Amino acid sequence: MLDVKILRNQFEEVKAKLKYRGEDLSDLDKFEDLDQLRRSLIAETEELKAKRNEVSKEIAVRKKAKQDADEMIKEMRAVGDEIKEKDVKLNEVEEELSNLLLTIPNIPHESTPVGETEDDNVEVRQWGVVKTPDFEQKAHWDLATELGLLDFERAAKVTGSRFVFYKGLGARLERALLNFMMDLHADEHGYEEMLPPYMVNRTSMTGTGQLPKFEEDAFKIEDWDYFLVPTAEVPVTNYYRDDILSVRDLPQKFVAYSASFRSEAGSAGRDTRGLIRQHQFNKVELVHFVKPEDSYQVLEELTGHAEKVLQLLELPYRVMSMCTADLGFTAAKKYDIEVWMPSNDTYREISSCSNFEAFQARRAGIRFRREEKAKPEFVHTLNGSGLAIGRTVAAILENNQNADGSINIPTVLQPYMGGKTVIK
RNA sequence: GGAGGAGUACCCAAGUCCGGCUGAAGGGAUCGGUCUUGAAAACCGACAGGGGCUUCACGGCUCGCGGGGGUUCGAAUCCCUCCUCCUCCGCCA
Repeated sequence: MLDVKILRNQFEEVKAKLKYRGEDLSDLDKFEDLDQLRRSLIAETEELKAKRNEVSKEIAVRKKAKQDADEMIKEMRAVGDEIKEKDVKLNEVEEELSNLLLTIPNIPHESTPVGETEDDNVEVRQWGVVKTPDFEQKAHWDLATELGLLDFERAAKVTGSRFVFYKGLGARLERALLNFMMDLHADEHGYEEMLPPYMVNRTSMTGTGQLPKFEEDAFKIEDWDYFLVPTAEVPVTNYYRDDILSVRDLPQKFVAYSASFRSEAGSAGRDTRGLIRQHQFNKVELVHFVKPEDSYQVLEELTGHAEKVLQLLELPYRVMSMCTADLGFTAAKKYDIEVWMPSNDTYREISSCSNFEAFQARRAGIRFRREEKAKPEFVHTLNGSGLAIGRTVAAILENNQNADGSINIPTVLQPYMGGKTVIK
């Protein structure tokens, strides 16, 4: 959510900045009228309420003195009716205004490249060397099926499409990656470990920006106003919803792993094979709560922490700065880390690291005080995948495959794989 | 699932039966001070925070006693509803 005061005072500038996102902003023009109407209704009702409070006190005094107050009561009855009428109107206006505000995307940071399509994303850096073996590269789903690591067919029977069973060393590899990543971030990068609920309520989904605009992307629990988490970002960020933190609590950073559930509405026919686009996948997520002045430096650190995982796994990747058209609803700036995928002959997103500035904090009411008695300010929130585990499995299978179809296990994972060096 | 009980400010807690100087007693914690070489103790003092509207500002107004609604001139107090927590029973990993 944007700061209403900024929207009010710099309406045209904000509008200009949002235009680069390529979204339909026709509703935005309603803001100024609604805002004005809201304020005048507030002024009117509050004036009436002040009068009512005053006269009611007077009535109390008179009653105590056994004096007549019938005239006053009659008058206040009319005032009360008027208040009720205006309050109803005010509530309607406020709801309309808040619905509007909840659907306005974040303002891109000045360092976010301006662009119209994903082709305008800017490569920031590359790491590692893409191997060019002299045998034919297989896709990870073929490799995994041949080695008995993944079973897509039976998952389709048991649940449906876009689900998978991990088996044997495949399941072990997923678990090894999970532990490796958690250990790295907790022990080396100083994150506090967290294991969150896999379901969250509507308020939480709204707090981090998944709702109200993107409800069709989420799995909703029937008969409950609960949603399966699309990412651990939602429960972990909402951990501090409606809290006021002390400045001593900042910065604060959590690493959480969770299964993530996505309906993948609108992506029918894309990445239908393999681990790239599942309805359920595991992900290690990094979440930061920081002071506003620190958030852009922290975005770089956070991205570095995610990159470190790929470096230790020796997987080639590149870091892309997302342009205004590819930013997502909530981010002011976003880096995608893309890992090399031989089956696609290109890089594929494996992590997304974003600075939301105060956008989520304002929706979720996450604030802090600089001093004991200071007025609360909104924190800045950031998060990044560190990493999506299913896609990491896919990347390892494809990048580490040998001519005979066996897979080399990255050195750092071997202790987590019972000392094995190869899957065959 | 069944039967009870409870949600008041940072924490504990009075007030709720019988609506009106209760914008909320009291205690603890915290902060400031006196005393002390320093600290503790004791004593004195401060302590509703937050959202919103308004003001150049000082300030003013308004809403806040779990959330929402209702009754009333007036609600922490009465009514409805939802949420959360606790105890017992049942069921269950």
